[in-house]
Amino acid sequence: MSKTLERRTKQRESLIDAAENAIRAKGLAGLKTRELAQEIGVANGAVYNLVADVDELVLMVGSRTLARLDAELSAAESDGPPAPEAALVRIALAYCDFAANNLELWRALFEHRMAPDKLLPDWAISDQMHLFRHIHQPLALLFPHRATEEISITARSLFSAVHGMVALGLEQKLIAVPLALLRREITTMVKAMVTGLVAASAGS
Amino acid sequence: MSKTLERRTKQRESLIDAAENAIRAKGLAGLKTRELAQEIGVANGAVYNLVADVDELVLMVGSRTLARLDAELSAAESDGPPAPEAALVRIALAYCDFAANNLELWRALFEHRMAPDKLLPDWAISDQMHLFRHIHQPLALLFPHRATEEISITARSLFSAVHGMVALGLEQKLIAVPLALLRREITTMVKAMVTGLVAASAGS
DNA sequence: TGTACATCAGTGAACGCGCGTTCACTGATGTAC
DNA sequence: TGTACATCAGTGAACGCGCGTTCACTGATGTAC
Repeated sequence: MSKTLERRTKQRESLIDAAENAIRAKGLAGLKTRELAQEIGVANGAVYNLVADVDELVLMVGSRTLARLDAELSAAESDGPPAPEAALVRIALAYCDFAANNLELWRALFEHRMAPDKLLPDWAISDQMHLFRHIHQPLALLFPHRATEEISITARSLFSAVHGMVALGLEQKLIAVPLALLRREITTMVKAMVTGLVAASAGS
Repeated sequence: MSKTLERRTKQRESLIDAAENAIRAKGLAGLKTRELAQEIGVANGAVYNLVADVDELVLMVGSRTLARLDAELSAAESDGPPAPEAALVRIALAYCDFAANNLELWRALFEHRMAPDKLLPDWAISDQMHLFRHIHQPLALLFPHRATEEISITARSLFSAVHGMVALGLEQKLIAVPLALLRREITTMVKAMVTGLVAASAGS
């Protein structure tokens, strides 16, 4: 039985690999169970022995993507002067670069909608929450007198704002912003937000 | 023939109405030609006498949505003290409110993707461009020495940032932010961005 | 004004495509004695 | 160790669903004389 189990584990791994590659190459909409099955050399029905359904598969790919993103943000956080403002800029740029380099995988993170009845599993939620700590920490240094709860909200706002710039910036829909310009704009805006927030905080 | 033409025009109007209602109620994915046809009392094939295809229909609904958004932003722009900072905050809040009140129609604006071969018609593009003037104008007052081109870029960045906050804020995915809190956060962040940008501008 | 004819809006069945998921069946693997 | 049996991974055809678009046909509207 252990040989069987081992193979199953490998197949499962291959399946996730295949799904990841498919999304990377063709986007979330380009994910087809039949193609994945062919890719890993099993019948399409066998996919359902390895994974409950496509939703679960997408979630597992998403988990990997988040893990890689997390690593990049960690690196950005510590790779440079420790001043919180500078750190926040680096983190925002790292986010931008990650999105640009993993465009479809990153999009899949936001495009994917579960069937309305079943909700996100806990591990998927905590994966996402975990990422906010990168923003939370510099903000905590910047606003030492604020409650954690307040800082969380600010972190969320800051993230949303940067996310918006990246999302619309990488969209080819309207005028495509060159990546270099986008990075410059992000730098400018993050600095502006931070100094603006600090100024408002000092003034009140 | 003119009676026929008149009826066609009315039917076309009804069709767009029906499409608008369908999107509002069930989202872009809930738009079905058969339902629209039934709604306006014609056979499903007749839809293609009124409009080239579904893409065109969605675009026309989008055009209406943009027109209403434009009106709201205009109102917000002039409804209050003329100071550019305050105006920008009002515009951002109006955008937030519009999105909240027209959630699915607003989402459709961003979700809709044309078939990869055919591109957006010109009128759809200019519709979108037009909206930026609301942001452009206060920014021009704020930075009188900057070139129009530069201001356009800043306008785009500012819009993207606010859009991101609204988009993630109205998403029920993670912790749903109460609308009141979202508005407060947007106010804070827009003020911070503006003061930050002005400070950076004065400093350089 | 009345008749023969042409046009074209309108019909709805059918085409074409796509795809996640299920299920009766098979055959290899592992177990029990 | 060898045989009979049980389990369950793996198969791939078929189910079920959905939907945009086309097209041969009809019948009402409008035109020409």
